[in-house]
Amino acid sequence: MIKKRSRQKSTEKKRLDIRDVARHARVSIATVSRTINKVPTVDKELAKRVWKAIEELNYFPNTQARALVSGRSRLFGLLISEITNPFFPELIQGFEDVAIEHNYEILIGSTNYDPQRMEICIRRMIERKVEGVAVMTFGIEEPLLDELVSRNIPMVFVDAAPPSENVSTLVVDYHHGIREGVQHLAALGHRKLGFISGPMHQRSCQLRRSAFLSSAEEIGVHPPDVWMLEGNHTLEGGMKAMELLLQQKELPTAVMCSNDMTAIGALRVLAKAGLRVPEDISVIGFDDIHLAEFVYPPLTTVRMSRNDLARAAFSALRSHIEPVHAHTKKIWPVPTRLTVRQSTGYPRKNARKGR
Amino acid sequence: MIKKRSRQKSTEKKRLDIRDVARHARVSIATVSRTINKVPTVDKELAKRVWKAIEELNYFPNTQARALVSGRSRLFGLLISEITNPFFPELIQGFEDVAIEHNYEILIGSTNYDPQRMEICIRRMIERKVEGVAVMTFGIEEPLLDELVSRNIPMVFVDAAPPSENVSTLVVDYHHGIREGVQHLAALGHRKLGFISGPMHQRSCQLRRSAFLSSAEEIGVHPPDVWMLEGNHTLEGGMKAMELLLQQKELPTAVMCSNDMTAIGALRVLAKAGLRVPEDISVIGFDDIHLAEFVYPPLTTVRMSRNDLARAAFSALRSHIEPVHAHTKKIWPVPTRLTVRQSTGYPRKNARKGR
DNA sequence: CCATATTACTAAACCGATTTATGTTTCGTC
DNA sequence: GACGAAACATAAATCGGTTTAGTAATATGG
Repeated sequence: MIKKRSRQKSTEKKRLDIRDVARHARVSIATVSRTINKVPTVDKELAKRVWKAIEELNYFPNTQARALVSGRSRLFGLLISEITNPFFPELIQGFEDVAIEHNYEILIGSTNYDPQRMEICIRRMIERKVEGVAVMTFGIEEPLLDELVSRNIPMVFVDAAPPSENVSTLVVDYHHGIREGVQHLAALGHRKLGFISGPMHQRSCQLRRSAFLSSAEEIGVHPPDVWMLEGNHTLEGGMKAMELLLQQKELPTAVMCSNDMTAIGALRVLAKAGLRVPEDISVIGFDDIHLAEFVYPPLTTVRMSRNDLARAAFSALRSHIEPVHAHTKKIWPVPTRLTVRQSTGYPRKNARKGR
Repeated sequence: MIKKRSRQKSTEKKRLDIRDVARHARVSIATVSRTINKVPTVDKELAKRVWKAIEELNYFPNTQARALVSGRSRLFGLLISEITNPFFPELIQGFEDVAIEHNYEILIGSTNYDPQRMEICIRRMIERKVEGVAVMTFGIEEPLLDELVSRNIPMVFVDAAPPSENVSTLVVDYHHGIREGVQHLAALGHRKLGFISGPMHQRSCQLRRSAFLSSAEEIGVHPPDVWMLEGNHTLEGGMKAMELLLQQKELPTAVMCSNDMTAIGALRVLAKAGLRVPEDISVIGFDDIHLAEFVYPPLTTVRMSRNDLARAAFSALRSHIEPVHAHTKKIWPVPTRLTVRQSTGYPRKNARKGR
């Protein structure tokens, strides 16, 4: 004669339960569960009754209970380096869109380039039992990610990934877009090209730089070292690099930048220095962030769609978990394409003030 | 003679368990649990042994199991209107920082001003059993949020909130900062002031606008209606509004904007029109987003710290859940303060070209 | 008409923790 | 040496679901 379920101290109202629904629909909880999960063997009439009960009670299933028993959290981790960099919110947006489509939830971790913070983010994700992690930091940070690898948690990286069973790589086709940019400049008549790279310890930046160099070579141009600058993919970095470039005796007639923030910083410095874009110097960016369209002059840039990137990352992760849907590719290509706006134009005949 | 626990099909490796830790430390699972949760009655030596076992096995407790039994998900929802608006990432950053400090996780929902999307976000949050939701959309959207209210889920709003037991409000002191801005302009000699507001259906925008008007009145200035424009808090909106303003016969000598993106849009249009800032016209923004420092000229703006906002929101939510720590205030003040940069200066004597 | 297959349920085990009730061991104390 | 307290073990209930095994009802077939 023992009361089985005697929780609720009578004062506190119990939260809505699956068995409340079952009771209300006069079926077993198993039937409710099957109905919710669309198991086909449930009688249509009954199912209708169950759905009606769910509706009437305004019942939402408890995800944690579900996750616990099914072993599937329907959670993905998204590691980014800096949420205040406009590139990443656009990426997050894309990721969120796909996630919603597939009933997933996202845990965002912003590392701020801090290894310690990165470690905290990874720990959070493991504790929440994410089913996969998209590492969009454009770096590998191997030792920190070991915890994930050793737990066999699927991962996606951009450009470069540690070799492991369930790790995929998004391979951005830098060469295509950057080549388009260089050809565009060449077509306008530019032969004197400069480049402001990102932080060279990142593989992605090396790739962009060498894509630029090989494309230049293709048109018979060999940019001197003094026109090959290193930025850090921030506005400030772009400004510093351009200031440095302006100290040169001779200037290039066009400058390509490793990302848009760099290009925008460069534009800023050029404006301040009284140089007109594109009349005095042409500028090309990379990424095509939203802002690129609204700077002055609107930036010609190589588009790498954040949406493409996000969707590819998501698909890659999902393919490790539900291999049914997609052949588990380890390499996911991401295209790039030139977007011509108004920061590029014909070069001036005489390169520079004075000489 | 029934085998109790016989999961694991021998092939698949079992995930690390609390009882693995218990076994390894030669204690009961209850002790492991108590150790992890820092219950004081655990012997120091034993606790050390348990921690060592946890360390050695590299054990991370399963959050969903914990959440399920404890009834606490340690999850907060963060509803924002548009993640690609630079204001929000900075807010998220602040929120993430506090969340990490307190062992909370964030579920971000970007509504994109779409009621349907908003509904989806709310549903996601309820299903994940968030303990509270910060609604930072600067709007109330009452009917959609009913689902949360009726479940007694704590919420925070900015500026205006539906009346309910566990709903708090962040009250931004628009008046202080905006008054500082107006006084700053007055001190420079400006008497002809314009204002570009945000979307007027938002309470926050009404508040900013009326703060401007009352501050203007305070210095004896009454801006005519044609200088009171409505934007929509985006770059595009700022551009449109400024274009409209430029069609006026007479121009104000200074324009205040309801947020920085609007101001930046306005700057863009002014530059294109050949008007110099601040020589021909002064511009003040609101928010002090990171970008404000890097536009040309660097924007004088009223700072509303995203960090303050985020921390206040977090504290407000937490105070509903753990009323021990803080007296449950329903009103949380958020200060504002003028940041003077270079987009403001002395007015010109003769207001305009031609006449 | 009875055996077997199929269908649509229900009952119960289980996920991995917390927490409580009960039992045991080890001390310190008188 | 007996007693009570403290600290731990053991076992079981619980959270809210999923899933498997079992069962009752109906259909099919010989």
